[in-house]
Amino acid sequence: MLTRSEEDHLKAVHALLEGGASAANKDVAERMGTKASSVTMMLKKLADKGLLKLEPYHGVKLTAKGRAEALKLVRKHRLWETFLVERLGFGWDEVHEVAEQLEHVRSEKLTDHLAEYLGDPAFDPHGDPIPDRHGRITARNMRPLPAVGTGERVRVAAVKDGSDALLQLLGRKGIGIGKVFTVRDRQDFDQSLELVAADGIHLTLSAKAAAHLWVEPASPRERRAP
Amino acid sequence: MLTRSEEDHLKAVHALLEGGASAANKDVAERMGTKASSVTMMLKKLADKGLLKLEPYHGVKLTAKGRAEALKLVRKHRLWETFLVERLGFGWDEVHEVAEQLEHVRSEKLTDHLAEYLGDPAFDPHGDPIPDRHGRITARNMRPLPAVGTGERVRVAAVKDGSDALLQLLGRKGIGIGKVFTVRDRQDFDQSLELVAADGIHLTLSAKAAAHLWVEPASPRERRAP
DNA sequence: CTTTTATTTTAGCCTCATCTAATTTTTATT
DNA sequence: AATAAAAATTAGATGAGGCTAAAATAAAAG
Ligand SMILES: [Mn+2]
Ligand SMILES: [Mn+2]
Ligand SMILES: [Mn+2]
Ligand SMILES: [Mn+2]
Repeated sequence: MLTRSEEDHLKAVHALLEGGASAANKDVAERMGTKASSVTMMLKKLADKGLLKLEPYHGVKLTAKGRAEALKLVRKHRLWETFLVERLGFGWDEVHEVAEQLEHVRSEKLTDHLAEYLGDPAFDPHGDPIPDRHGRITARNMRPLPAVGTGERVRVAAVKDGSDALLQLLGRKGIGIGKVFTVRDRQDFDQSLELVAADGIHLTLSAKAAAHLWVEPASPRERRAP
Repeated sequence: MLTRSEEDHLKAVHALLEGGASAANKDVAERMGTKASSVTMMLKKLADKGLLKLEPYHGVKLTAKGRAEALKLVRKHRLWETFLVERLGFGWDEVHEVAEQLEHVRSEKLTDHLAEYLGDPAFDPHGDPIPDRHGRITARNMRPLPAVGTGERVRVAAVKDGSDALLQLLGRKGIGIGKVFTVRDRQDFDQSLELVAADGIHLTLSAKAAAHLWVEPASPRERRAP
């Protein structure tokens, strides 16, 4: 049985590896808000428990068991976020911290009943995929917004690594999951983007904010929410 | 800020004192599943934090602060139990352990939104009162079933200290909160009770089981659920 | 009013999860 | 390739929260 701290470390490693990066000790420490030496200790424990392979000084790789365990945590975290937003009326910028606690509640029955209660959602309020009971994830065809060419029509599919501040900013601009718009222009000076929403409203987004917006192709005039 | 263990100890003390008993060290230890020496240490910590007054060798008394804190925990525990039964379809004998974990999630907003979502219930699935945001509890006129005279018509208001096994037994006999019946007879030999339900069905209840059933007067033919 | 038993407290030990400081190893820069 | 900088590991400390065993105290029995 994993402790809460072990669970959070495993999740941090998973999130880093999933994001393409190599889960360097210092990155895990930064995510966890602890020191590198503490991370070394925890990673050893996780390796002992067969959840990851540890090559001292050269980083970690998740085992199949570790990946499965991490996906269970991700599932719980995102189900709770969905519950908080869709049932309790939380804003999408208010749920992370609470879900960070709720995800550690141990009860298979609770997780499965919660999923069913919510209609087995495939995406959380930030557009992140919710693994099913077996760890399977719905595949999508997404790119970060800065990779989109001018003139293209896209739909917001997810906000990746969105801080609460970013989520609030997007909220104030009326940008949410499922929002459809066309990339009108890109400023040479600062790479900021000019967007035109489906309702004709124009808005500007900094390159920094745009980097967190992942979008999927929207065939002209189509509409669908994940 | 209280740790999880401190919270559980405080709750144990509160439950014992509320039940009329004096929260003896060994009783707390038994509730917590730990040893008396561990309890001594935790009670010292709680006393240091101003939650209770500790008279060495002579037991504890809750301070106003301690009582308020305990009631917040009770509120959370019972709200979660209600959620699990009413929304997720758990049985009333399956919720305690999970609520024992959920009660420690720290978020005022979560607690209040959950209460509102559930319709600010005054009683949990076992008939125990749910304190409101200010710790106030709905008063009731209850007696344990063994104190009821033959011929009296009563409504089940709560199951006190019900183990999962007892709750299952009651469930199988069709006894739940709000159930109305008449005490038909009491056996001299073992104090077991003969009951007649509103629908005319007869059933027998051991003195041991009956001791956990708390009932309120039911005027003939009335019906109401807490 | 003693003596025995039950309860509580104290003392000393352990594991977990963190820290700081020192050391080792890897990576980057001259 | 040598040196400097960055990152990771090890070593040793701390505090929380538990344990067992011993000592102190209170309660019950005689
Ligand atoms: Mn967490
Ligand atoms: Mn999310
Ligand atoms: Mn608890
Ligand atoms: Mn209850």
